Amino acid sequence: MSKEITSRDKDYSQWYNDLVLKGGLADYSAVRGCMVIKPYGYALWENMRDVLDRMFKDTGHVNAYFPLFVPRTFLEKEEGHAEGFAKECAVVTHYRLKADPNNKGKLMVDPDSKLEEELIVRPTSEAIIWNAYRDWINSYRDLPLLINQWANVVRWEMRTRLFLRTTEFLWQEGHTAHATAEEALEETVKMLGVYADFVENYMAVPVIKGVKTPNERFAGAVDTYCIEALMQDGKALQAGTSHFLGQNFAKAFDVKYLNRDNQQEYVWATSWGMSTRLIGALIMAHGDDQGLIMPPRIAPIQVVIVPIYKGDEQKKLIDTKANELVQQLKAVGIRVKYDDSDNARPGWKFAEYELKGVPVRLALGARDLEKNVVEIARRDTKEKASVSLDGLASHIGALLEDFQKNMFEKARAYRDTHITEVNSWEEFKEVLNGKAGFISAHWDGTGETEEKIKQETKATIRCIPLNGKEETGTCVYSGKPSQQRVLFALSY
RNA sequence: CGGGAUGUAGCGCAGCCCGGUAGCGCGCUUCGUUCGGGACGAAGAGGCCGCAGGUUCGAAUCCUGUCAUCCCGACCA
Repeated sequence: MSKEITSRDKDYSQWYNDLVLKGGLADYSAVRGCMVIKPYGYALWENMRDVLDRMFKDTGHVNAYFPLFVPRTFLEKEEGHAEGFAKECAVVTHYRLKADPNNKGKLMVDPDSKLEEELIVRPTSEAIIWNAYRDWINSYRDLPLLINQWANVVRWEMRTRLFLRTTEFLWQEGHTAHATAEEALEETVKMLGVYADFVENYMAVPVIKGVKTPNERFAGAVDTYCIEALMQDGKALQAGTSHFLGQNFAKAFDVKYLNRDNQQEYVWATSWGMSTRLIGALIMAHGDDQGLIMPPRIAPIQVVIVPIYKGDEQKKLIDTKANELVQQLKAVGIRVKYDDSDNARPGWKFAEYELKGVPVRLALGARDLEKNVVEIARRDTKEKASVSLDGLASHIGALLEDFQKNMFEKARAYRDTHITEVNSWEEFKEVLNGKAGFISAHWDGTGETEEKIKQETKATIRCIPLNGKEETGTCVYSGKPSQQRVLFALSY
């Protein structure tokens, strides 16, 4: 069968690609490193977006939109920022094409259309946004400024992977300005909390909140907070970041406000972002050898109904009942699809919706109609049961809740058993090459040690956990004193 | 940008070593039988063999170049 997928244990990369491609989420595109997000994948993103957008609005944010193009001189203004992004920018240098006189039917860049100043396709929007904020902020009464943008960005990465790292990707980026450092820091941590809430409670992926080391910090930030998730191959994935930008961008773009004492002060900033990469996290955290598994709260299809019939007469009866069920389920807000297409038989449909990760499947046949029941199968445990059609909607509602909880608990159990405390360098390497996952170890706090560990093992410090307890110890690599354990892992 | 591999029908592939005018499975179309875990039979449609040169009577096959994609690194969310 063409829809067979590679086993997770046999070839993890191939398994992941199979889930993305055959699960119908996305496809490779004609453009280098870019992908086409197909309707099923986009529906998932829309559901994620809707929930997040509501959360942002509930915390006082509003949406706006800024240009795709960033003039080179804007990007240059914040030094660390410029340095960090310079090597992965798509640059617009001309604005016109013309017919190639030496090559009939071909186009060439018109050399007369060269731009005075190059335009950078935004890799992120701090520069263009802070240039606007300069004009928007005059007084303490204009603060805080809490804005979010849903956009696409482009980062010209060496190597791309579906969802995890594509040349162009979709995301949201929040950019806020505050009167004080305390307030900005509070916002940074608050939004990290929003992300953790979203990823854990909607995507059913457990995360660890933490702070990045200076080496791993966002270009231009004073501090980078992150949530880290663990994939089923033992590698970590950064699922979202929230940056405390200090006054770096305010100074670079000269954004000052007049405080209550009539004095000019630079504002304090944050930025935070979450992208379609999360879909990659979802796939890798939950998928199995049968395909995707969608958390009910954001699943594009929560329930699929598959009719089983012989002949048109049976089909008609089942159609009637199925459409009733669809109405009942829709009435209580359940996203349901009745697949009555006749080009695939039941067995094929079962496999197909398992591959797509639809949480609940109802199989409705003549036998069921007689007994006023339906066969209900759940994707996570693969359990099947025959349940009464009476009160089906509330039964399924409860089932979806249980499904959501079960997914999270399963992922958390995996994650928890893959955080290993190690106290020696030998042990560190042994765990990393064996069961992998997060390694909780003491670190002397220096970038040199961090760098050496990375070179020797490829493991990086994913974060310094926010809830970590103080504990004196010695660095697992250098033997120097340390105050807290940090989390190491191989990562995406 | 380094290492490896692959470009042949919508998808997955065989054929290439040893040149002779393209094949298999799935899918698609039509008809019939089917339908509770990826149905079966019959008849069909569909291919500048990635692109450009070269060798040859003749190239999917040999040679040169080139482009693209995937995997593994370095880089990153």
